[in-house]
Amino acid sequence: MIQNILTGLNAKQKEAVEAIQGPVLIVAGPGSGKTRVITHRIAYLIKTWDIHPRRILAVTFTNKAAREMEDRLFGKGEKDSVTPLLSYSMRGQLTVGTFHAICARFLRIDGHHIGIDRNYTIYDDGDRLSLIKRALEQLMLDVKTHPPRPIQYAISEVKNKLLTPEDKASQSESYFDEVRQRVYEKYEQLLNDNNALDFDDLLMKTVQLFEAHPEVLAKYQSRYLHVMVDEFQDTNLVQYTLVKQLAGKHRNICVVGDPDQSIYSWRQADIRNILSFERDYTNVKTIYLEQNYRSSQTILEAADCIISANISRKEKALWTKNQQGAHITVAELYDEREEAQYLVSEVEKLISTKRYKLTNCAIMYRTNAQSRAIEEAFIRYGLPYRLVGATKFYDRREIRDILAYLKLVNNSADSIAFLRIVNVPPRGIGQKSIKELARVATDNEISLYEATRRLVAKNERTSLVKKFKVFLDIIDELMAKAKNTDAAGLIDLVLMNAGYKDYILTGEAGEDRLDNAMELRAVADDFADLGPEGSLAALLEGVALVSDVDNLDEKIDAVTLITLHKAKGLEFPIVFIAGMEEYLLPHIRSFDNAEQMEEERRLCYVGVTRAKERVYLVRALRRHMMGVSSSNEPSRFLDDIPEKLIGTPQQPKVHKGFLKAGDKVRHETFGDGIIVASFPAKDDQEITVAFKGGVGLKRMMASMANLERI
DNA sequence: CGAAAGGCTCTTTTT
DNA sequence: GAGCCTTTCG
Repeated sequence: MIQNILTGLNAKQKEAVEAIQGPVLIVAGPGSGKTRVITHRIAYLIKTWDIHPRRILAVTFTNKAAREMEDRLFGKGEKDSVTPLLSYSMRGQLTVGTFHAICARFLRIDGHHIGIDRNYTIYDDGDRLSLIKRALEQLMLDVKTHPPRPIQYAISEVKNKLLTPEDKASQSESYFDEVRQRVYEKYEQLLNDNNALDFDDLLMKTVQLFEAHPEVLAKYQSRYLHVMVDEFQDTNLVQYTLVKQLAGKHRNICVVGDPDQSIYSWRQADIRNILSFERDYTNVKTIYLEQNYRSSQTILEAADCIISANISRKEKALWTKNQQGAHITVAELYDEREEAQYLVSEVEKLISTKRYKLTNCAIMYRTNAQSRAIEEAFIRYGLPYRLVGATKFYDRREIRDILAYLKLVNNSADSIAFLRIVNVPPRGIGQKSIKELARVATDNEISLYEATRRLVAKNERTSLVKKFKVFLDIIDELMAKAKNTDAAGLIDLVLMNAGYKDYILTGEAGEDRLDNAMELRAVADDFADLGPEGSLAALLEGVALVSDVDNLDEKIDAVTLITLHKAKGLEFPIVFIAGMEEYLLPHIRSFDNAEQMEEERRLCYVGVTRAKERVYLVRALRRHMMGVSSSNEPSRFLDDIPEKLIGTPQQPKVHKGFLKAGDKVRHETFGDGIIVASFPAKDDQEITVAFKGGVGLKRMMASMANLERI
């Protein structure tokens, strides 16, 4: 059974779905059914206008969003909970994905036109930092005087703004700019030597490919009759250019976005792209989706009060038919520990009403560092949580090691991969040996792998050569077997033949790490039907381009802990925003810049508008940041919410769970005392208090004791 | 050569 | 307070 495509849409949504010709700009407020419009629009093109799915390109912000879109359109093939819009047989024909994933695919196919090998490696953040460090080393520059991180930002900025290195060079002023320039050039050379592209290259090189080879661009232009881009407010210049190129022929381009939710300017995203859009394309049809289906009246009103304080913004009138709903809760706690305990106990309260499940609750915060205190509280109380993206799966050592083996097999020029595993497991190859090998490589202008081959081929019986031969044999065997072994099979070989399994098992938490390795193997196995070469390429590419939210597993009943940035695009019945303080939200780094301050406000707006039913804005008076404790004023954003929308929570004299050793308290009969110990106990706290005046030690439950803090 | 210990700088947000 | 790098010792 297939749904009718236009039923159940409101007038504006219908208009957006039916506007299939020419440039269309959909300004979609939070909760306005944006995803629905996009999927229905695609279904409408395919079903009503008989457009072949192969001729549609849809760009999403995360892989997860891409997957969900496909699920909604074509179903999952199993027993679907929602009726798909189209038949399952069409699945896989549409081009959907993030800019990065789509460009990676283009370059795999057509990169050779601009000298990109089809087996190129994608370097992630860590890899590019290593490469910058190596560039500094080779230029004999000190890492301390030239920290790699800012250099990387600068390079990234250049690439995302489509400046050539020369552009940047011409405007360089200081000594540091000049150094940066030299590092940039060296870095590019190293990338090239390693047959590798960084994240930004994926986009920039695609634009360059299209510029240099109009015939390649023409191929894609003709194919993609319809182009759609989600989260358009967060596109940067490369992305904007790419879209312009691809839609250049048919000009059926539909972009969806909300300027008020633009929160990635630090990644060179530019809200002005929305304005440029109306300028660059003639006869743009602009449609505003203003009816909100997600949040209560109260939440929407509060959100509007927050965002309205931004000066540079287009007025928008969001409205909803939803109920007034509960008041916004604003809570103030002593420090981040108490804040965390408060969050846990509020979640427990909500759960105990049986109206909500843990999955319905999300705790959002500005910085990743804030998650620790919250996690600790959840662990103490034994409440399940899911932390989006702290220790990323693919960042784990064992995963990176195994992937390095696979990367080297796939691309022998990848020296970052080579160096990572040449001595893992230990083969007695240390600094000195590697220095020697590196000399051979630079002298002959060959990769480290090639250098190893030459060294071993000389057949000298030195211990150095013997050690390298052991490693070379392992890699060569993997390379040989890779011709008829798929990615999962290669992982088995790394574990067994390369001795990696024994190696991790002897180390700390060996079993867990082996479990992780097997999880990676399971991921690889998903690509099995692509055959030996295909599965390896697909695994490496997939792994390089996943985001944290992609792996958000909703099946387990647990509270979600997530940064405000990552929360974009998600929704929850209950939203807690922790750390509603000056210097944190808004973040201290935005204080000297009015534009950045407005972005902080939008970030807050994004957080509040994730909520359907209840919002808690929580702050702490004191907070440990980078070791030291400091006190923070309440966030200015709290001042923008009118009193009438805020419900004052009935604060018990001392909230249960708030007491810690060292706190001075007063008891009705025992008098004054000091807490010497406290233990969490289910939803309460068992405390031991030393009272004055000969009363002595008393042990009591915090909720029953009726203590007053003094 | 490798493991362990101490010292250093950072944390805004991420495809 | 943690990760990363360097130094030190076996």
